[in-house]
Amino acid sequence: MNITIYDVAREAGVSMATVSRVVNGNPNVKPTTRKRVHEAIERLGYRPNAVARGLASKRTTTVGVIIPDISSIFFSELARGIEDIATMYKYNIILCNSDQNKEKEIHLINTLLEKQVDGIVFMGGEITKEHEETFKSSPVPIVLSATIDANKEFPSVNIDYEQASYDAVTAMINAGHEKIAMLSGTLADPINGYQKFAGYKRALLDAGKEVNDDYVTLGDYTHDAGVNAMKELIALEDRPTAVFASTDEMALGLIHGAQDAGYRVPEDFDIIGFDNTRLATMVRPTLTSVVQPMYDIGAVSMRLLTKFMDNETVDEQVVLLPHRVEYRQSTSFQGE
Amino acid sequence: MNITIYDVAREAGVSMATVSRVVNGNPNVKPTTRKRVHEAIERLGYRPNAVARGLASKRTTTVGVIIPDISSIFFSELARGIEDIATMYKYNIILCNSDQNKEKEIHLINTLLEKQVDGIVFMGGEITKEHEETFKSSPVPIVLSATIDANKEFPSVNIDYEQASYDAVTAMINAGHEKIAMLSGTLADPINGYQKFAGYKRALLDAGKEVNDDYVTLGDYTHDAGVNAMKELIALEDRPTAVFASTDEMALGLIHGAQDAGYRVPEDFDIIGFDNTRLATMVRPTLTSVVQPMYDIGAVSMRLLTKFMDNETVDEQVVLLPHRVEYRQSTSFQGE
DNA sequence: GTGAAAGCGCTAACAG
DNA sequence: CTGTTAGCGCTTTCAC
Repeated sequence: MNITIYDVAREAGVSMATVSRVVNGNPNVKPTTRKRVHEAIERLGYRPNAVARGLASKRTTTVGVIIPDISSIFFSELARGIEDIATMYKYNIILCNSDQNKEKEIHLINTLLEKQVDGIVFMGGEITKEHEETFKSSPVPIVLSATIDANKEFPSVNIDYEQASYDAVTAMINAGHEKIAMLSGTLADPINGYQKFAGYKRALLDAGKEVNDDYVTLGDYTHDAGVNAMKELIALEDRPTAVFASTDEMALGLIHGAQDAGYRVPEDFDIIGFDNTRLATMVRPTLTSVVQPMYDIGAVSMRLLTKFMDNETVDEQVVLLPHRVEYRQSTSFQGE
Repeated sequence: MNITIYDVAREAGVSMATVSRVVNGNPNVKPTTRKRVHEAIERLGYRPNAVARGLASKRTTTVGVIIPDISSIFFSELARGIEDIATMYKYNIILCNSDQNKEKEIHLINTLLEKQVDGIVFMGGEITKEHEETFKSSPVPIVLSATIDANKEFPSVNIDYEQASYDAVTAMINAGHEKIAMLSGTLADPINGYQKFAGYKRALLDAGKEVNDDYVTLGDYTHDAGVNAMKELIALEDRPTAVFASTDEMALGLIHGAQDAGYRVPEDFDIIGFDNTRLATMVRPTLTSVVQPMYDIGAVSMRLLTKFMDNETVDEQVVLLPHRVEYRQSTSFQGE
């Protein structure tokens, strides 16, 4: 049997209410009794039971985090941002991998709700109608992180992916490139596919160019996908001179695919990646990349969630963080 | 107010005990009543409260995971292994970053214990006396993952780091290298420092060579540490011809440091890394690395923990998983 | 096969 | 400033 608040009360010669007050830092306790209670706690080695507390207070100081894959270099950085801010606000995190599987995602939300989390940070891919219904039926706040629903009904934290892609591709155009390819994720992915591709397209159209289907390849975000995409691009009679990838890992693949075939970056191909993960400086040539502040997105998401949980007023629940292009050696040009 | 088990009982015309039995899959319920209860649950949209359940049953089906840094490519892979097996056994995970800070680690264990986790997976660096005391005072089982205490008193899952280093360095020796350097973590780190260095040393001594202090450099596991270490090594009058790094990221740094100075790998330097993270194939030349099955270490750790939590008998509580060297392009030799 | 009732350990009014 | 008293929602004997 464990030591309970009742044991401490008896040991200190006070009521359990007083012990509870002391433990919770309630100021309405005479310093002498506070001291007596603290001593009793010390003597008995009392450790408050958070589960009982959660049941009585209806707050668990625990939040749920649904993440596609914690082993991804991208998401793990986000998770770190979330966790740091959670710790700062005294919350713990229940972490769940979803593999972006819809059924799993919805199931996980329900599990987290059963565990009475005080809020949820959701990272995922496509937000379907079913997701939206689940979100709406949640008794606790949910914040989307590096994820956004089509109608922007739910709180979310992102950068403007479309604009960021537009900026990167426009920089390529300004540097004189006529034949710009893109290695994108599937268009069903609202961010890494749809939005980033949309920015690529708009940049080309704004510059009076048209989208050449041969120059648009799809990948699954792995290094190998980049290597293979570059092979295909090189095989084209009319090769592109610049390639924009929707993730850094694929961009590294592009660089290595080019090098493996005897080409050089940036002399033969200018390459720009996306996310500015730590990988960008761990390759030669170092990778020019669109900076997405992953840690910050996680941190801001969590901060936003705390506001909802504490019923603070939030002025803007759809937040867009700034982005920019970090120029390194994989592009022969270094700015607009 | 939420729907409780009591509401369901009333709706179904049974007692709460019966509802509880149905929810928990207890077979002692007549199929017809079971059906009636299920319908009531459906109709009311009842969602069991895991906190109340935890308080009453003294099991939370939640385990704590203490990890140095979830954004590390190495630990995030481990975490994924842990989470997958946890999910398989219906546990959820509370994830906490410790930054390998002793006070934080001990504080986190206590927090997790307050939250009444059913067990803990601990990843960290040095296991001090204070750690050991905390572990011993825990009412729930604790498994060390990719971490080990000096006396092997506690359950743990690892590979034999010393032997693995020995194997890698011996392969270099067998390939004819006379001057082999090592980029190690601080020796206070029992694994990435102490054990790996010990293997390096033993390999040299066994081959009748002595350890040249100039050839032993320390790094903080970052890519930059590798780049800098290589600079120093190159500056030596009597340059080494092979370098063994205790982590892949540092090994990439070594490669790039050499390339940045106009040298070539493996022509000028044979390089071997450690961990065989995904980075190993994301560099040119691709990196020869000691394979440490990170995902498996996580998975096995969690599986071991479930055994303790379920009071299964475990035959060997200090498990060592197999290791090997994966040869790639950063070494001019391809095996023993 | 089912129900009644006693907690699990704590918080939160409400008194005083 | 401190104590009393209900619960929080569920599991778990123990009867029947």
